Amino acid sequence: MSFKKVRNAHKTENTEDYLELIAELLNSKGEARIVDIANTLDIAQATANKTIKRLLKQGYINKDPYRSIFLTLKGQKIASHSRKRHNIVYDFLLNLGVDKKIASADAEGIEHHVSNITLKKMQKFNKNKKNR
Amino acid sequence: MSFKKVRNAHKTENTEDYLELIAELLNSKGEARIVDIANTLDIAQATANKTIKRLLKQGYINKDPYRSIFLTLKGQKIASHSRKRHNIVYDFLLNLGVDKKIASADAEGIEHHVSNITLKKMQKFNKNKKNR
DNA sequence: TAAATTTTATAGCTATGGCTATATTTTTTT
DNA sequence: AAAAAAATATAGCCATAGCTATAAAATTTA
Repeated sequence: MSFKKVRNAHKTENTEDYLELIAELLNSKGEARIVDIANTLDIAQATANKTIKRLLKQGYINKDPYRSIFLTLKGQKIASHSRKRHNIVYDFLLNLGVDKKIASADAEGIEHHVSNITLKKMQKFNKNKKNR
Repeated sequence: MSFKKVRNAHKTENTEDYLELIAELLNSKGEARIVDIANTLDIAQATANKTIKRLLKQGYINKDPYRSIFLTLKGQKIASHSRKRHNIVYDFLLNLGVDKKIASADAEGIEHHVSNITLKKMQKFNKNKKNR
């Protein structure tokens, strides 16, 4: 049933957003801190803290108390996977004619709900646009 | 912030799915029952029951104990609005080349995360395809 | 009509993700 | 080094959406 898939996507959605963001922060700033996460996601630090605890428990990240966050291999895999999906969707929306700001916002929501098949079609569309 | 929008979309997502489904059931079967909802969404009846209670409290539906479900005006508006969005996304995916089954499943997840602007672009794309 | 079946409702549990308020630790500034 | 500021952690609250098990009402069948 398709509704079940959507619900499943939801469960992993927050995880993916966090891991993607952590990877980005590690990349740009050299370290990922809870404050940055809370600020970027526009949530209270206590909320970020709680989710980070969950991610730790579930083996996506490594972290010592009061210290910054690292991705485990498991976490890295998901982060890079998510990132790729995100970029495809984002480019696709741009190619559709949506402006950057909206494309960015919409991609955020859509990326978690696109099947691999649809993603492939999006890639194809992106390629076609390029070769014109 | 865009993440906030996505979170907001999530909150209304389940509501929209329920109302859309109730409208569909009313349309096809003449009445909407909790069993049907539970079966369609592939969840336990107790879960459907609980959500129905919430929808009642929030004024989206009318219902007497042990009786079937009706949409209030407020509920009808959301149902038809959701339905329209769903159809646009579904058609769009078909036009992209995705097959029906996948399109249906993906539309389910995507419809709640597409801005009006992107939706317009999808409609435009659908129209272009038609006129070829 | 009485019994069996189906449908609804309720209780009580879990996990998630929000929040505020309040420690506690770390870092920065004076 | 002491004080101030910033970051992190914890406690305790709320709402949502899942579940199973059980009770109660409605409907169907015998």
